Amino acid sequence: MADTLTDRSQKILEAIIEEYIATAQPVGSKALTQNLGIKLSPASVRNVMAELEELGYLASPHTSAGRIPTEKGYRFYVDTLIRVSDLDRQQKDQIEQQYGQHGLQMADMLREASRTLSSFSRYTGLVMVPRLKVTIFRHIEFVKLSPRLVLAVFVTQSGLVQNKLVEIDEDLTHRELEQITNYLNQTMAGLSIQEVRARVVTEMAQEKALYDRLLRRAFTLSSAALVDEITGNIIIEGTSHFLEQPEFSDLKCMKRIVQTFEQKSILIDLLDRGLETEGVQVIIGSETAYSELSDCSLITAAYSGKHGTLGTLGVIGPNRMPYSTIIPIVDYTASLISRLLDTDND
Amino acid sequence: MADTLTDRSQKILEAIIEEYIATAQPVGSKALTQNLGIKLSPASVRNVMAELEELGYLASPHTSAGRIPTEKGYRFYVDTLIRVSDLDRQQKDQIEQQYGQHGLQMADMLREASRTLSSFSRYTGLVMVPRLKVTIFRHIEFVKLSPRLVLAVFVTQSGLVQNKLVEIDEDLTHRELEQITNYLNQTMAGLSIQEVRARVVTEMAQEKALYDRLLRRAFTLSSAALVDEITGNIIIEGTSHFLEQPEFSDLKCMKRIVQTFEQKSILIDLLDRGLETEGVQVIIGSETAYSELSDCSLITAAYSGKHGTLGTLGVIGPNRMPYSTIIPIVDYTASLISRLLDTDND
DNA sequence: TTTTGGCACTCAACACAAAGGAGTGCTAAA
DNA sequence: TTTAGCACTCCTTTGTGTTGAGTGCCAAAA
Repeated sequence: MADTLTDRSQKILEAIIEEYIATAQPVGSKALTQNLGIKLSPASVRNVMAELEELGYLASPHTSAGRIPTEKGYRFYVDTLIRVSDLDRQQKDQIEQQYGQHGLQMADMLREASRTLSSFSRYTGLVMVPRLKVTIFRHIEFVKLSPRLVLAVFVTQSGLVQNKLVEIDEDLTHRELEQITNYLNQTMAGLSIQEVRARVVTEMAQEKALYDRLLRRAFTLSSAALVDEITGNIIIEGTSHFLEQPEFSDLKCMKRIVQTFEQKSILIDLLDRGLETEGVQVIIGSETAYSELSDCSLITAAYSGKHGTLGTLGVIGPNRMPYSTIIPIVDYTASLISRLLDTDND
Repeated sequence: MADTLTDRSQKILEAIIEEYIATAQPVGSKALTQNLGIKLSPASVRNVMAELEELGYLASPHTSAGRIPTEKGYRFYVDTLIRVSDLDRQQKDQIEQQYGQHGLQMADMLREASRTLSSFSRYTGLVMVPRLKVTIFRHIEFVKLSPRLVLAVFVTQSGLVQNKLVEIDEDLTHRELEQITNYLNQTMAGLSIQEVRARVVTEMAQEKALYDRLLRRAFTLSSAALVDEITGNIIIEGTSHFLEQPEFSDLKCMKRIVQTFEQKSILIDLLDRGLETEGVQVIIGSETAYSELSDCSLITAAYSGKHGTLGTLGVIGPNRMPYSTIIPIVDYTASLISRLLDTDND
């Protein structure tokens, strides 16, 4: 197939997409030749546009309107046409400042990241909270609240704190709890949670555990404390920016999207996809594989701590997003968070 | 003034308000006499309607439309006309079931409360997380994460867990931390956080503290751990229900409201108002004193633990809300939460 | 062979007018 | 005091041009 576009076609496609991103209006041949840098007659441009439509990069809402990009058009744009420049020093500083006043608590930092993503991109910010299983064990503490109730506090290497109330069927003294705490902290330090879980399972099966009441308790408690949230969690900020988008002025459609956000699970799935990927990932429209989001695009990037990838963050908006300005924002935020997680909490 | 409405006027006002709540359409005299239980001629009804408009209970969008309630109308309805019945057993059970599977962790419970309020009312659910200062001290624990970094974990009587990372400028051994922990838990148990803070301040001023290094540290740490969140916190669920309301089909107006939600501070202020009040409180339109919410109403109720009021929860929607069905939902949820907080975590 | 000017055509968007109808206020009769 | 009747208002709907941006195609120019 003739999917190898000529230089000229590419230039025109790029101009159309960028103009459409800026104005949200179908782009006509005249506008291209007059205001944008196309030095051809409208008629020639029309020929190219017809060709691009044929090939599936453009579509026309109706005969007498201009052209708008298709998903394939956006995809080609993002993959080959786009020119992404780094943020300049000033912008980076501005973003970085957002984290200045905040404490060291990881949860706050992630929330701030989502806010910052949203306010700098003017779309909706998404930050996935690290799954327990990818985090590194740092410390566990059991606090006895009542004879049958223990609060397990669990801190990961990257500074994430999780609490869990554990009901126990056998009273434990403070002394015993302390012993359990010490034992676990010594044996498990530096392991990933997955490893900790595995360790607990194998040790439980061993004879030693069968006869040592305290050890048995220790394992029961820790496995209860470390049950993974099945769902994962996500921080969404700036949903209201969706209401600014002319493409979502239809309330029905708008409502479906907001509901999808509230439900979270779909967004979690989409962010999960970015976990294995290096650098910034762009998911456009139906590539999400969710009909609810067929008019939305995501720009995501993974962030990591000392010991590898922790989660992903990004921005969601309409297909018609200024990719070239948002990609560096997402990119920089991810690396910033990674850096903060690296240097924090030593 | 003639603000003492006759029985007949009240009946008609009630019918108009309830019809308008149901249909979101201005109510005309004919509809009242035909379908609703008014046994008068349209002309008579019109006389009464004109009178009610004169008095400020009704308004007409334009001459040839029916009447819609004013804020004053809604206020009168809520104060004197409304018939609120209790939820029946089945509905109560349905609501209660939502909390069944969930653990005992307070934060989860409050989130579930917000969800339940939203889904049962079909509007937006609001739950205010208890302010630290109104909670009762139960337990504090300091976990040393690194030479200069201590994690303070703080549990309130009602089961709320709060973490805070505290940077210290002087290394403390585990032993010392334990002593501090023990000292604080013994001295402060059962006091409210306000009292704890006061205690810390006075003791710090006393001579004893000046010379006892550990004591001094204990107070520094605990006051660092217990600094109040200035803002308070709030759990909002079901914003998307707002998109269903015909009165907010204007995107501009819609966006202002959603932004107000995201910002949270205004909603926190509104929920705060319900703290001192017994039972269900209704705030209608401009009674909120915020122009952003001049078309919104809140139905709130306070919930409490063993030791008094903890916070408030409720529902926010358009002025045109089915108050009579939502009031019992909010009421029951508040009492349910109070009950759960009472029995939990002993 | 490629580019361009010219021209007929399409179709959403806008404006305007007319018809329809729901609802009101007022008056006079029951 | 209530109600039937009637003129009046004004939103809503429907229909009809009109406009204009933009297209596709063809033939002439480069």
